[in-house]
Amino acid sequence: MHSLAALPHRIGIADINNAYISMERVFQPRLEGVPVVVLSNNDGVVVARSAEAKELGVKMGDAWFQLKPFAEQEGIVGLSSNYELYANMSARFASILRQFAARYEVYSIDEVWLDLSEQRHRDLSEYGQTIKQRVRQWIGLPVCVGIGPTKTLSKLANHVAKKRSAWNGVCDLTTLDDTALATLMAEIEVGEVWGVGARIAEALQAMGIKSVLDLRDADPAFIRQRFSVVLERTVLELRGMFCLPLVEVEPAKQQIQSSRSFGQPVFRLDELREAVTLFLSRAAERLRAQQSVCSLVQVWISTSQFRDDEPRYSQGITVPVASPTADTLTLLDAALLGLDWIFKPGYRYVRAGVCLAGIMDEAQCPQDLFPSVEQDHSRSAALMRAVDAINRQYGSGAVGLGAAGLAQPRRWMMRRGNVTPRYTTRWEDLPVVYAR
DNA sequence: TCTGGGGTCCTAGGACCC
DNA sequence: TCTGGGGTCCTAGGACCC
Repeated sequence: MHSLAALPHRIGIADINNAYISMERVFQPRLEGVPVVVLSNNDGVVVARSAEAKELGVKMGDAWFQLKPFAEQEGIVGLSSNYELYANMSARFASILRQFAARYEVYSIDEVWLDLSEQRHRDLSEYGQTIKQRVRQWIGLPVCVGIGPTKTLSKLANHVAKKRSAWNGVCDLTTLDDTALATLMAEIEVGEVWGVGARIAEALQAMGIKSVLDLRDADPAFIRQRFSVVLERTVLELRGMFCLPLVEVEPAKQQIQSSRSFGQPVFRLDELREAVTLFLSRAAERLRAQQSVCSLVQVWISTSQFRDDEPRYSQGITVPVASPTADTLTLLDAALLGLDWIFKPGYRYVRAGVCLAGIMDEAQCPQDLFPSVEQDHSRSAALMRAVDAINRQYGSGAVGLGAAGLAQPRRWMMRRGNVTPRYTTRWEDLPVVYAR
């Protein structure tokens, strides 16, 4: 094993600490130092925790209705999720990060990868500090930076930067000699490695591979045979072999889902039709945003999986459309046809969803030789473009299908008991500062 | 009463084609 | 009397990620 410093690549990853919590705190400084959690849709479960909440023992996925008494007792603030705010803050974060490298990959709502290989002769720890400080200064978000010769090692470095304060939020693993690196890897559990989930961690531990070091030094051929080629690549990446390049252009989605659990259980077909109409409208909008069309519409409905005292029913169906399209009304016909087919009365439905599949680029989609009037692509495309433009300008949901029944609140709509304003994307929610 | 949502990749097996 | 082999596509299931 030769030193990491000699390897050619330098991959950096910047990751926002407790992303959703930190984004809320930018606009509500009173939440600094306070235990805060952000909840999933319907205020169902905890999806983000502040450090103070973690210290109080709150876990990811804890159900809010169970946690609530404890939260009130301990002063834990529970916020409904505000994805419009998070998405906008995420875009600002990414736009700062891309100033630091010519090649980058926006990996998730709170992570950006940078290719720092060309800058490997400079002091990358210092460079990482500059990144950290600029994000903090410009948009008020705390980040940690991890650097290594591969994606997997940079993620490990990021983990170290987060957990060990001695690194001051930035960890470059290539600054360590082999002994120090091995010592560090021996101290970290194998389950912390990017690509090793709960199942595989358990299986690895059962065969004596307990630390990151154990996995790095495992036989790749054995790992491939016993697990998969995916985990073999993880082993190689831990050794410094560059296997996973940055994905610079975002590839078009191969499937687009839209689903929700309902605010209240739903029994009637017409209510399910309203929900499916809204879900499909959203999915079709995303389909058009990536200039794609699709040929398959999947729709599914489900009762609660947590109730043992009621009959369960969960069914989905895939409906093909006559020719690939991104037209909401055509896709909706397919979705509602499928829904009518799978609906059975007498059940207490708590979830529904649609998924668009068979996705292809609209430019390479075969055109009908004799399109019927209803399927006239140019006419429907013009209408859809207009709808999308209005929703972009005036906010999502400004124009929708009447069938989605948005006039009054509906049982299936999600509950959001404590949602903060959309400070950065709605004029009416603009924060007000009182100056004297 | 109340338990998230949206993705990816890999593999295995079957259908089908030449 | 003979019944291969290689390839693609599709689907379902299982693992992972954030």
